[in-house]
Formats: sequence, structure tokens, C-alpha cells
Amino acid sequence: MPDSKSSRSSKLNKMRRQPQQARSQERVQQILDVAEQLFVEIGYESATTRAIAAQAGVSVGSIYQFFPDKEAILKALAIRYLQKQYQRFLDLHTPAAMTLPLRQYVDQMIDVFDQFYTDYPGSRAIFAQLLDTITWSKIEKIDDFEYQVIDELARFFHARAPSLAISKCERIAMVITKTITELLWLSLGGDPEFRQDLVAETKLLTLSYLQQYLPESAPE
Amino acid sequence: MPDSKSSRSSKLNKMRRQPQQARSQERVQQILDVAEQLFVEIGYESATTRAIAAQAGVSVGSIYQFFPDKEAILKALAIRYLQKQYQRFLDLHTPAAMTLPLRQYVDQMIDVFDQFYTDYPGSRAIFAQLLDTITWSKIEKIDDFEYQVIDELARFFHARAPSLAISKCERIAMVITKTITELLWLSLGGDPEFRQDLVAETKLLTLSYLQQYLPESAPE
DNA sequence: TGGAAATATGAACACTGTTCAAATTTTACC
DNA sequence: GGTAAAATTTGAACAGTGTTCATATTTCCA
Repeated sequence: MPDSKSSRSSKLNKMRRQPQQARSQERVQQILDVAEQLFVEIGYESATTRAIAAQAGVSVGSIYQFFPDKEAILKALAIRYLQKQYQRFLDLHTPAAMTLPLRQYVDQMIDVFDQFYTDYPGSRAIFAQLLDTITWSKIEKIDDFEYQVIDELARFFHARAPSLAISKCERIAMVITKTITELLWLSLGGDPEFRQDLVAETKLLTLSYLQQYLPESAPE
Repeated sequence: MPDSKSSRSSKLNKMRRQPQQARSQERVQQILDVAEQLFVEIGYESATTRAIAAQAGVSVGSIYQFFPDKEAILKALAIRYLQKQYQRFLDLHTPAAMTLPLRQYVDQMIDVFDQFYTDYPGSRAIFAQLLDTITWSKIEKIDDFEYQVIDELARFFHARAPSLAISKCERIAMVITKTITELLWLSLGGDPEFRQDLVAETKLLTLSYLQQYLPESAPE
């Protein structure tokens, strides 16, 4: 099952060369900012490398000095948002939150993801472009974040119901994560009322399922 | 929010020209068969129109006589599978099945989709290529099938719980459809044990959620 | 200041999907 | 069966892409 033709030589690093001079770092920022704007406005495919270079006031060659290929620019933008999203999720899991009633925990967790899209409206377009464009190999880094969310959730479940095998907790966490991600993503495509409604349904779905495995309250 | 650059002129029809002669229809079949094989083996992007034409024993021009562009070939392949899938779903909704206990209905419905992927293993690769490649506009026909599934489900729910508003039934059906699609898709990525396990979790998730709205048994 | 190392440039390259005038095949009519 | 019109097939040519790399420029440091 050969993946493609591309040689897996040195595209592994996000950046081809670490920018050592201050001016270079500004350049990278400039390229990223222009690329994000163009990707959102006219789409990933229509935003040619020539256009990005021209708009950023650099040459095409300069882009390839920092990014191994065009996809890497989009990936870098997506990772910037994913880090923010993951951090918010982690911040939710304070010792205090671990003892919350299940219903309230589910409420807060889903609100965290929903609020993220409100606070970073640009992330929706970038994620959409990513889903449309990137060939599902080489997402490593991207679903690394998803795996970390699943892992954190699994630990939370195991603390709630120690009799549940950790592997079972991971499976439940995976189901929950995939489902919430999909439904919240769907909610972004409609008007505010639709979105609010779908968030409520997502909470109900999640809670109903988790109640099959977890007690309402945390063990003392 | 301009969608792209493409002119929405006459790409609307699946085929540029309806094949009128018998030989032409064989040609279309030949192109589709070769394209499916190449898409699965080396991927959509690597399968150039030149390669498809050569392998099918026709010229590039002939391809464009029947398909407005390369995407249309992939879409035609996907629609062939989607029709099969949708037909199976419809076949499930006999008058007899409408009175089944909720648990058994959920069981059968999810098995229908799961069984489809077993019976048509090639569909997975084609759907994957479609998700990776097609820009989320112009899928009309594709999620037409999804909408019909949602609609059929909504009618079923309304028959089960007439007090539920039809709009509410549609929303529930949408949530269920999106969730099952996502989880079963995920299940295809693992080994048979993982897949079986995920199908079971999908059933539990679906049933738990539906029980919040629907009675266990159909009304008399 | 001078020259070596780092950085920036954009024409050239390889390859893509797509078109369309010309060649070929089929059809229809006597 | 012969022939001209219509339908169909062809593939070189076109337009546009991402990417490279020899060359020019800038920065750095003795």
C-alpha cells in the first residue's frame, strides 16, 4: 500500500531552516499572516505561492527557505490554533473540576470547545481548508493533539470509575471526542440558533452515553 | 465570499454528453473501472488523467467527452456506492420494522451500515479519496443522500413519538446520522476486533440518546 | 574595511488538468 | 455499396501550478 510518490526525506521538520536572524523571524510571521488571510479569503488552492510571496513582499524562494512545501504553511497555521484549543481543554481539568457532578463536567467541557470557536472565528476557516486539502497521511502532529485530549479524558473516566479497565476508558474517550468534534463542527455551519441547539443536543448525547458507564458523582 | 474561480456554467450535469452508442457506454465503464483501480492503488492526485486514459486505452480527450473534469470521475464512483448504501437503508424501513423495540431497531440500522462496508470494501477507499480531495462545495448530490437518510429517520421518530415536533425529530435524526457515520468510518481504520468493539459502542451511544426522546416500544 | 558565510531572488523546470482544430469513424441515404 | 454529413476520437498545445537552484544580495565578524 504505497502511500504516494513523495520521498520521505526531510519534510519531517516543520521548518526547513530555523530562522536565526531577527529579520527572518519577522519574515516567517509575515508569510504566515498573509497566508492565513489569503487562505480564508480565496481558499487554499487559489492562494498560489506566487500570490502569497507577492503579498508578503518576499520572493517565492524565501517561502521555501522556511517551509518544505505549501502544505506546511497551512499545517503551521492549524497547529497554532490547535495548541490554543488543547490548552483550554487542559485548563479545565483542575483538581476541583474532577469532583464535579457528571452533568456539570460535560457541560463545561463542551462549552470549552464551543467557546473556542467563538473566541477564534478564524480557526474554522483554517480547519476547513486543512480537512479539504491535506491528504490524510502526514497529519501526525495534528491528531497528536486529539490523542492527548482522548488520553486526558480517559484518565478522568478511570478516576471516576476505577473498576473500568483503562483500555475501556480510552475507547469511551475516543468515542466521545470524535462525536463532540463532529457535532460542534457541524454546529458552526448554521445560524446562532442552530448552533446553540446543536450544542445542547451534543451535551445530552454525551451525558446519556457516559451515564451508562460512570456514576453521577465522583467517588469520595 | 466567492467560492472559487470556476464558472458555474455547464458542469452541473454529471456527464458532458450522454453516450448514445453502445461502444461509448463500454468506454465510460472502462474509464470508471480503470479510474477506481488507480484511485485506490496510487491515490486520486497521483492518478493523472493521462495515466487513466492510457490504462483505459483511450485518449485524454475522450475522458473529457463524458466527464466535465477529473473530480466528476471520482464523484461518479462515490455516487454508485452511495446509491447502494441508501437503498439498503431504505429496505430496512418495512412496515414490520417500524414496530420493533427501539433497541432492536438501532441494532439493525447500524448493522446495515456496517455490513455495507463489509460487502463493498472498495467503497472505503473511494469515500476516503472523496473526503480528501473534493472541495466541500459541489457535493450537492453526495449529501443529498445523507439528507434523505436524515429525512427517513425523522419520519420514523415522529411515528414513534407523535408529540415530538417534526423539526425536533429532524434535528435528532441529524445528530444520530452524523454520529453514526463518523464512528463507523472510524471503525474501518482498525483491526476487526476494534471495529466490532466500536460498532457496539456506537449502538450503545445511539440507544442511550434516543431513549431520552423515544419510548422503548412503538405506539399501538 | 574586506571577504566569507548566510540569505534572498525569480527565471527555469517538471508536471498538472484542460481544450480544440484536425483526423477518424460511424451513420444515413440513394 | 458508395458517399457525404454527422458524430466521435485524438493528442499536441495551452495555461497554470508547486518547486528548485544558480546567481545576486545582504549580513556578519576579524
